Amino acid sequence: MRTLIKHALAATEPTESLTVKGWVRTRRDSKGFSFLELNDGSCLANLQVVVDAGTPGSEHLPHLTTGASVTVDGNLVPSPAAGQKWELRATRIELIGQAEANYPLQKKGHTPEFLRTIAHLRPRSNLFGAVFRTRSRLALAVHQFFQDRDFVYVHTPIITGSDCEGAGEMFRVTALKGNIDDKPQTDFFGRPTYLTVSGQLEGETFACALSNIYTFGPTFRAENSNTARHAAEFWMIEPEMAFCDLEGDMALGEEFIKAMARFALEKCAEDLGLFNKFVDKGLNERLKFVVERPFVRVPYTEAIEILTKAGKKFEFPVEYGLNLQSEHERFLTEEHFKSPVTVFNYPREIKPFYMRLNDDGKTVTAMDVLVPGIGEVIGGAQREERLDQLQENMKYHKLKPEDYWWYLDLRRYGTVPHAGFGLGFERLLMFLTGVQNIRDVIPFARTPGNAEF
RNA sequence: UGCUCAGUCGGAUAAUGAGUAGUCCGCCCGCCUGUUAAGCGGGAUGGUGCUGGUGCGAAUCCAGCCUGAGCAGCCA
Repeated sequence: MRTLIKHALAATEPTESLTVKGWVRTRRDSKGFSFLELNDGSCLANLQVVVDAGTPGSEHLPHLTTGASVTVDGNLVPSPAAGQKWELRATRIELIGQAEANYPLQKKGHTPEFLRTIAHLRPRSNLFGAVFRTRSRLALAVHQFFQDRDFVYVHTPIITGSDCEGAGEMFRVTALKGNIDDKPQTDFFGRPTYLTVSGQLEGETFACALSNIYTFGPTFRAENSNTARHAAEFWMIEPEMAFCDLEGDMALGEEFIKAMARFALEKCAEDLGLFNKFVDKGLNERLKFVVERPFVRVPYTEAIEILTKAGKKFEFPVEYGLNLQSEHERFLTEEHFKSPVTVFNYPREIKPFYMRLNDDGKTVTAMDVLVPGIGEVIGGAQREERLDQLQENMKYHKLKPEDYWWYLDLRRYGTVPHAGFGLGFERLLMFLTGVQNIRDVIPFARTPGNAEF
């Protein structure tokens, strides 16, 4: 029976006859015995194995180089030396798979850029092991957060027939050979289809039946974006709440970010320690700050005023009716408020058709949550629930209402005020781990020109 | 997609005004009474992203390409 290293290291008393399996991180030889640092990915820490000369299997010790896989039977005993509480005195070791001498992972640190080129091996590094353990736990935290609040998990389709928001390049899905645009009506679905860029519109239909729902799944954008925070394939979380206004939407978004930060601090402490030490020395402090302090809320017009009066030279102009640029968002969250900021009520001309028009006739109920270091992590809105107004919005944005007949039906049959938001899971992970590049928080990044693994 | 920068052994890096491409880690051998990315001594292998150009001679200069990074747009 195999024992995971995390369980062995958490022992409260010495244990006879354990079996562990893992990969050698390093070997240190002394006269008459050797130390092996063994890691099986179950936790950040390695298990120190002591192998005396003459231990069955020790004749293979010379081949137990960094990267080799082994089985070790032994007794878990208190370590007589500083550095670790427990160590395993081997009674038998077995070499499972040797690592060739050119094993690219060395004991010393590597750059994330190099590790990206060996995406199949990088989970064996301390950093990426920690990142992907954290990713797994946070995925659970996302479900817990919503399930605790009676949200229903909805699997919205990955293949979709509508380029719903009318924005964003989409990946075409087809079974046709040759020119796929010739006769889309002969294609598999009888119409042009794409990989989804958002489950929101479908999510709204379920919110207008089950009240509170969320989606959590892969999302695709064919944008030729080359930045540290864009990927062509990423995981998005989209809650949608019936009988909810912008106020409730902002409250949920803020509560969500706080809950995720709290969860990371409590449940990912060991891995967070690595991030705090080697990736971002201010991480723990920032996460605690986010948990403890209320988010600042500021209307778009006020944000514009703050930026105008800041007396700071921006590369891009600050003017009502223009989008906030990354530099503006960063100024607000990192310099002016020094805390997460929720900006709301944006001019209608820079936001999509489905957002609810405010009484001023100029702004819509949009909200963006900005966090230090990342910028926009949440984008959401109260939806336009009035049929006439929604049709008017579509005209304003030059969309054809007939393409959205089922979406409009929601406003015909028992319409309700409702609201929701979209949150990029990878951006959340960047915020929680301090990792600066989205390609380093997703197992196999899909970016322009990159689908090797 | 635009602007900027960068590509040197398996990894991290050095090099002159163009003149034998050096070092550390790793690997191999030996030593070391318990090590902590162990330490000490010795050794071998191995590299200038690609294509072309200028030169007696190119890692170095020039052109194009490829790849990566940073910033920006699009956004989550």
